[in-house]
Formats: sequence, structure tokens, C-alpha cells
Amino acid sequence: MKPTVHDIAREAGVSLATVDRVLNQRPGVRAVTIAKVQGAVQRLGYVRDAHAANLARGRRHRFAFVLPSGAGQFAKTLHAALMEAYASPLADRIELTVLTVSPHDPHAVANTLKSQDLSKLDGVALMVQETPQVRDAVAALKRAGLAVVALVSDLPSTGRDYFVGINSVAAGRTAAQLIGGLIKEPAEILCVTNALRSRDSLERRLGFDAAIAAYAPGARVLPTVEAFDDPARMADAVTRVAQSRPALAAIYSMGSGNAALLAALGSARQGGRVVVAHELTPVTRAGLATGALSALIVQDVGHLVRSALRVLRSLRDDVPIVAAQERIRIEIVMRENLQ
Amino acid sequence: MKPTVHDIAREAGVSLATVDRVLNQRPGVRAVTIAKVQGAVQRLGYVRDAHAANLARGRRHRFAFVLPSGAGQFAKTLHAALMEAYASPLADRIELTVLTVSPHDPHAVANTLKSQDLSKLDGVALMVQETPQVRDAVAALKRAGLAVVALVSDLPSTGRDYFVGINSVAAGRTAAQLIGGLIKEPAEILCVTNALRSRDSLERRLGFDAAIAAYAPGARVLPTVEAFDDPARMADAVTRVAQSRPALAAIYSMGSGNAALLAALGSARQGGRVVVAHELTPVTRAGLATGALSALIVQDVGHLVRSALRVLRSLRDDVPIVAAQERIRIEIVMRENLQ
DNA sequence: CTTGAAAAGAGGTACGTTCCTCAGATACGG
DNA sequence: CCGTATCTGAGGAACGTACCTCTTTTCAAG
Repeated sequence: MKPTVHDIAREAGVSLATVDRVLNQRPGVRAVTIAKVQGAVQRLGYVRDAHAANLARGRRHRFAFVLPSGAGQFAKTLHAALMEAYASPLADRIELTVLTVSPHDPHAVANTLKSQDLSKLDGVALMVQETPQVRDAVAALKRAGLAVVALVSDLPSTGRDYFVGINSVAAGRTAAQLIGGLIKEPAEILCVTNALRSRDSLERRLGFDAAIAAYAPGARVLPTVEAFDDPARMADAVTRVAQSRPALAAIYSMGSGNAALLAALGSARQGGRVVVAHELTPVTRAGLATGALSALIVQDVGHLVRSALRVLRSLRDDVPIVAAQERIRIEIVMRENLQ
Repeated sequence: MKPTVHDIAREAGVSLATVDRVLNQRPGVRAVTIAKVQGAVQRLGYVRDAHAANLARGRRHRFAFVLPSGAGQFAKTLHAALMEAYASPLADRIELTVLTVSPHDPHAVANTLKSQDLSKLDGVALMVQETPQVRDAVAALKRAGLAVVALVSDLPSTGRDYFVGINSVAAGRTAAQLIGGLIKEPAEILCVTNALRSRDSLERRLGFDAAIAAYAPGARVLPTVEAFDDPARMADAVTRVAQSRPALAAIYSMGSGNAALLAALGSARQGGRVVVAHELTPVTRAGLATGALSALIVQDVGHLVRSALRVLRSLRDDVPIVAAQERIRIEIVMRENLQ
């Protein structure tokens, strides 16, 4: 039988109230008594029953997710996964608010959070780029005592409690290994992205550059095509390079903009050309199915949102986080292991 | 506020006891009354609080995991993951028994389960090959009212409640795509395994054969090397083929026996040869790190055991299973996305 | 010593559900 | 119309924890 607070009280020779005070770190207990209680906890191997605790507390976790609004397919896919997770038993005792903010307005995150009553919130998961404004906003959240989780893009110097997502540098290295393995002979490689300034693209590129020489010796990486969220520009640039470069062996799409890329490739694609992109969305899924894309580097959106929810809850319940469970894997998805 | 049984009772115009009887499908309620209660449940969107329910029930889930004993690295890795999951908050209210059975004795599973007092058990997860004896054993478990989950290898015609693991045919197809993509020119491909008779090896081979022609046109698949769990035999056969066949472009290790394979390759390996195996274990991890292995097809053991625990619990709590969360992905692991 | 605050004890209610008992109501065949 | 079987109601205890109030003890400063 698992020990309860009553067992602890008996074992420590104190009352239930004192055990409760120690367990919940409330004041009014002498140091020696605290030690006695903690000793009993150790000896009996007591672990608080989080379910009973929440029940008693009548606690409902109120979490907010801040997601980028607008075009990106990935954000939409993630949003859908979030709503699915929210409908599942995994989310019981959770009240969810989803806030979408423009990824282009640096003040949007701060303003949106400012418009929220923080006392009506227990935790926030943020999928945003790190900016000074975001740093301030996170600091405000922490001051209000909220749990803060960075989602997809880390916010390392903000004091967030946890990061749920993949290591972008490692993702870039993985792309390099994949492309190096898949191309039949060393030739030219083109990197494309919508915005090179974003932290994720930057880090992926870093990892890619660091690893490509080892995995594709002799290959040449062409100057990056940056489309600045303009589909026409992306299509245009890709078409030009693909047609003018017979030696082009691979394309690495580091960020968003896959719809335009695939549209352009559709008319210019030749057999044997390796194309690697990120994230599984309706667009990239179709690309895999038709063979326009060779492989994808993916973080499972379902895993991301469930992980974020679990981590937020664990932080609030003061329960240890199962790191292994919350580690998001860098997945390689090809047509045959797409399910 | 989430509706409670009290709200349902009020809404349906019945007493709390009746709501409880309907909710738990106990006898003694007229059909019309059942309908009234279910209508109220629908209207208010009531979902039972599984935590409070378990608390009230004082229920502790007693689950048993049946794992293969003996050599296999994979089983050991899975066992370790199970113990880790068991120590985590994920497993609270769960009492775990691990039973190891010889994978070679067809009666072992049945005998081991027969030695257990089934009334002291709520659910069983089985990682075993399907045999007539196993079918009977599972039938006995179901008769005793237990939840039964097939782990890693499915037991499709036994009446198990759920299967946690990957589709082996799809895994074989993935191996084919991977090898087809990674080899530089069509040549010879060698398949090796310890035991071709096992369902998993069989199905992987099926998928591999069905897909290899499409992904490696012109390649030739050599007769399979079967080592019958004899490391010397494996090493011997592999060394012979590798040395006598200069055109050997790839090796696909379909099952266990990777330690012997890698030992043999260590002395015979040449650059550029593609080697794909299954499962992430200390042995294959080292193989990836040294470059002896090109890629692995992996099912995450942590995910497997956590999934099995969650599914068993959901089955017992009569709570819907989040299929997306429990779907085990066919992961492709290379050196750079090995974390 | 006395005083008084800090520390500890005692006992209670509540959370949402399960499950029990006992009593009262309804239905139905004879 | 009665007896009996089936349904339903009312109420309460329990699960393990949180948190509240009220009392009692401890202990050091005055």
C-alpha cells in the first residue's frame, strides 16, 4: 500500500496539519520538525497523489497558448493538434485559451499578453521568436507566478521554465547527413527559406553548414535563396536555379515556403533530384506522396502540444517532469514511414 | 465550470444514485431512465473525472508485462524503459509485475500466466510471438476480465484489446526506400536475420520485397542469411558474403543479431556500403556512431512502454484511447538525429 | 516568572466520484 | 387488489489531499 499523509504524520510523530505545512512549504514549522517530516517522507517513500491533491484543491489549470497567426501551414497544423489534444482526456482539468499573434509585429506578443488578466492564468506556452519585447513579456509572466514554456523555438535567455521542441542545429545537421546520403554524386546544393533572420532558420543553416562537408565531400552549396514570404519570389528564384544548373543535385528548404517551392518544382523537377524540407503539413505530405520531396525532417505536432500541456501541468503541480517523455525527436519521414 | 454527477442528476430529474448506476452500467435502471440520464450527459457535455473516480474506487491498477527473457538487446532496452516509466508519476496507482519468459519455449507464456493469480491482476501487456498456446492464454486472460495489450508484435487473432507497436510490413517498406535512396548505384543487397520464422521478420521481409524494386530498380537481393541465434554462424556467413561479393552495396538486418553482424563487418567493412538495421540498443547505437551502420529503423522503447501503460489504464478506466498519441512511429535514426 | 509570538496539534469541511444500505415507488402477473 | 420483483431515491462513508479555524504547547525575551 502506498503511504499517505497520515502514515507520514504517524511516522514523524507530528500532526497531519504539520505534515501538510511541510509538504506545501507553508510557514510555521521549526527546522527540526521539517527535517523529521522529510525523513519520514524519505523512509516511507511517500509521493503525493497528484490526483487527490488537485481534487482537493479544486484546481483547474488555465493555460494559454500563443501561436503565430497568418499563413504558415505548420502553425495551422499545430493549432489543429492542440485542439485535438484539448478534446482528449489528457486535458482534463485544463482550460485552454489560444492567442494568435502576428509573427511580424514585434510588439504583438507583449500587447496580447498585456490584454490578458494574468491572475486568471496558470501557465503560458509560447511559439514566438525571441525579441527584447518577448523577453520583457516573459519576465512579466514569471513575476505573476505563471509557468512558461517555450514551444518550437526556444527562448533561452528569458527565464522560461522549459523548452518543448527540437534542437535546430541538430536538425540542420540531420538535413546535411540525409542529403549527403541521398545524392548519388557530389554536386550543387541549394538552400531556400522564407526568412533567414529567424532563429530557427539560422540555427538549421548553422548545423547544415557544419556537417555538409563531412557527409557530402565535394559538394558545393549555392548562395541561399531568401523569399521574404513572397511565394512569387520563391517560385521565381527556384525555377531559375533549377533550370540553369544541370548539376543541381539537392534542394534544402530550411523553413516555410514549401508550397511555393513545390509549385515551382512541379514544372521544373527532374528525376533523381533530392529535395529535403521541414515539417509535416498537408503541403509537404502531398509532396512526399508525389515524390517531389525526398524526405522531411519533422517534429511531431501532436507530441509537441501534448508535451507542452503535460509540462505546464507538471510545473504547476510541482511534479517532476519525465524528460525522456518530453524530448521531441528529430524525425525523418519519407514516403514509406509516413502514416 | 465542468458539470458533475450532481448537475446530471438535477438535469435528468433523477437521483445521484441512478446517475451513478447508468454511468457505470449497473443493473436496476429502466430503459427510459437510462435515456434521460444519457440525454443530460449529452446536453451538459459531462465527462467523468477519471482522477476522482479512481480515488473513490481506491483503485490501484495491477498490470503485468510479459517480456522475452534471454539474449536480445532490444528486450533489455525495453525492460529498462519500462522500469523508468514505472518510476515516473505517469505510473501512479499502478502496480507492475514483469514476467520474463523464454521466447523459444512455446508453452512458457501459458505456464507463466497460469502460475499467476489472475484475480490479482487488471491487465497484461504481452511481447510474445503468436502461437496456439498464446492464443489460448490470451483467451483465458480475457475470460478473467483483464485488459490485454499486444506489445511490439501484434496478436491479431487472439482478441487482444489493443496493439502497441509498429506495422512491420511498413517498416520493411521503409527499409527498402531507405536502402534504395542511400546506395549510390544498383547492385546486390543482402538480408540477414536470426530467425526468419518470427512474424516480425517475416512481415518486414514482405514489405521489403514489395518495395525494393520500386526504390532500387536494377538491384539484386541475395538469398537471406539466417543465423538461428548463433553469433558465430551470423559472423561467418556475413564475412563470407561481404568478402566474396565486391558488388554488395547494402545489408539489411531484419531482426536481432546485430552484435554478431557488426563484429563481422568491423573486419570486412568498406566505405560506401549501406547497412540498415532495426531498433536502437547499445550495440546499434555504437554502430551508428562508428559509421558501421548507415541508418536504423526504430520504434521508441520509451514510447512503447508508456503507451502500453496508458492504454492498459484507459481500458480499465473505460476512458477513450487517444489513438494519435498511442500510434508508434516508424522512426528513421541516423547519426545526426540520434540524441 | 510572565508574556507573547511562533510552532504544533486537533478537528473539521471540501473536492467528485464510487459504492453501500435502506426505504419507497412502480410495474406486472395472478 | 395483492404480492413480489424491479426500479429509484435519499443519504452517507470513503478515497487522499488541501486548507480552514481554533486550541494548546514551546520557548525565548522582558
